[in-house]
Amino acid sequence: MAMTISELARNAGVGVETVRFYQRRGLLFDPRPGQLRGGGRHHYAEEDLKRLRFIRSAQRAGFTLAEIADLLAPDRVRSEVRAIAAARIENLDRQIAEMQAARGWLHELASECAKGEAGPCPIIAAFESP
Amino acid sequence: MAMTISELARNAGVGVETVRFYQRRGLLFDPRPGQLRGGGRHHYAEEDLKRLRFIRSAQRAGFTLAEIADLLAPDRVRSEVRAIAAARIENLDRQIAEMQAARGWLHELASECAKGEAGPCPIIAAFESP
DNA sequence: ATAGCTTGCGTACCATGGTACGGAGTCAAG
DNA sequence: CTTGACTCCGTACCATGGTACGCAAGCTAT
Repeated sequence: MAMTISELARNAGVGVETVRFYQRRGLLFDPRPGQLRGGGRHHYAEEDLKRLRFIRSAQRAGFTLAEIADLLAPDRVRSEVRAIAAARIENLDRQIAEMQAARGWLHELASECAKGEAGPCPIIAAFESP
Repeated sequence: MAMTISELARNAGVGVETVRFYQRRGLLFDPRPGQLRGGGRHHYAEEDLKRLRFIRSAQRAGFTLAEIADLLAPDRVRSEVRAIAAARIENLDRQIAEMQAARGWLHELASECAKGEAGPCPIIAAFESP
């Protein structure tokens, strides 16, 4: 249950320095105050691990660390959380669409390149100095 | 046909400083040498605009500037270009899948939050200090 | 008790992709 | 010929998300 910082980091799949970085940014609690300070161990509980995992998931969903800090603010109310999530989903959908468009462009580039074999790709050669 | 740097930038939808940044990084030609140097104008031709637009497209496809510089190297051969494109497409597909998973996670968070109305979101409140 | 690992803390450094600024030259219009 | 816009060039700065380093205190095993 109780973990050292390095166990916490390992369990969440991040580096110790990253945990400390998050603490500085106000995303994670500071080491349990008053217990085993200094060179002590076992400062962290299950809550901290859950929170850390939540942060990583939120990051994957495209939230910046500042946005995550805001999301985790103690006075966040349900309606706000839902609104934030909805906005991010919209954003995510836009990004996904953009990536699919980019994928199409790349695919096009590759097939144009594939018409013929030797020499430089004509698409790219088109930019060479005239 | 002939453009000044600011016209080139405007036509590509970027800032002048960005064009100059790309020149430093070797992505764009330096101003046509020997023609109208110094305070001169009209250094840039259609090729430069095409190249600049290519760079922006490649960026949207997730290439870093370093990768784009490499892609635009004068000795790039078709098979290499195709391999690079294929690798990027794979990567893009992975990223798209990850974003879709993240979207699902977010959606889940929102619906869990929606079960009930008042007070803080239980998902997020779960991380509060015990 | 002493070596050696870990902890907290502070500060510095890194990559990426720009953005901003100051200086000096130059051009075109009034 | 002066003014203003625009150029080139170098250097500095910004945000984001870490990563690294050095220090002193403290725990743990020998």
